[in-house]
Amino acid sequence: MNKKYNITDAELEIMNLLWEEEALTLNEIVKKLSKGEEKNKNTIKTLVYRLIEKGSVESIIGEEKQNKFKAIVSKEKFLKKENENFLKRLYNGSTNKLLLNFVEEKKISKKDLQDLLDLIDEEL
Amino acid sequence: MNKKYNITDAELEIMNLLWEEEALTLNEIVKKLSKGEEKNKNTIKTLVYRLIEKGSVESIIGEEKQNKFKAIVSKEKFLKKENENFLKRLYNGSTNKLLLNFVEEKKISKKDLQDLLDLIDEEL
DNA sequence: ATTTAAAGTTTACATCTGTAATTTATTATA
DNA sequence: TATAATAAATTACAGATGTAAACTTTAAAT
Repeated sequence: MNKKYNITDAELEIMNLLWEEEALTLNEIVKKLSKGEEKNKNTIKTLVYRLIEKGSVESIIGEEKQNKFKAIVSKEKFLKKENENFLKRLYNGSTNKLLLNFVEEKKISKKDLQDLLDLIDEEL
Repeated sequence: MNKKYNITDAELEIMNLLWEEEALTLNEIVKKLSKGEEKNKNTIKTLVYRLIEKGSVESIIGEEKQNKFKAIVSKEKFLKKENENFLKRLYNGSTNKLLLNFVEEKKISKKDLQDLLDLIDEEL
């Protein structure tokens, strides 16, 4: 199994920014991640380069002074894979088992389910 | 953040056995995990010892020749933590976002939701 | 043109994880 | 009892991850 396209927790913070903003410079990324916990600039830069190695981000060498960085895997695709890993790891791949567990843990209420059904109906 | 109580993928295979069977000897664990992919016995033993270090398993030194190993964290507690990590990591902690995404990905159908609602009603 | 500052890139390092070998202790057997 | 077999426990090692320092290139200021 190729670990190349794996995105770790620390890397995910960066991906989340790039999924929102299309393309950012390193400094912009650093600035955005420096809300709260003061991360070292080098740490963030390393993570961006790792994401490039992994094929999840590309750097755009523009005419401007600073390069921009851009996600080249979609959030949708990533989420899909993560969802499946999660289901497989903990619920034997069964969405229904997950749902049931969430209901038992009171993470999902009847109202949540009802609202969701209503929403689906509206969408059609 | 304490990594002590973390359970990795490889370790989880062992925990799943111990959550089912109460207490098992190393050899029993090895035998059960040797269905299919031939794992090295030492590998499995190491994982058990790591789980002990992490405080997730204890060894019971009995009168019998072989020690038994027993889970000392519940599956419920573990699942709860994992669910929360997953929600936080990918859905900003929001169960509703997760549900919506699962519906969009067609992992959950209207029928699944309806069945679940029925099930909840029966339980009451 | 030389120095300095900023941006870009590579290297380092400790811990965690998957994998397994090695060593030590215990028990059974010649 | 000495030896062989088995169980228990420790150590090893490579790759992944979080973290950050070090080095190199480029651009700005003197």
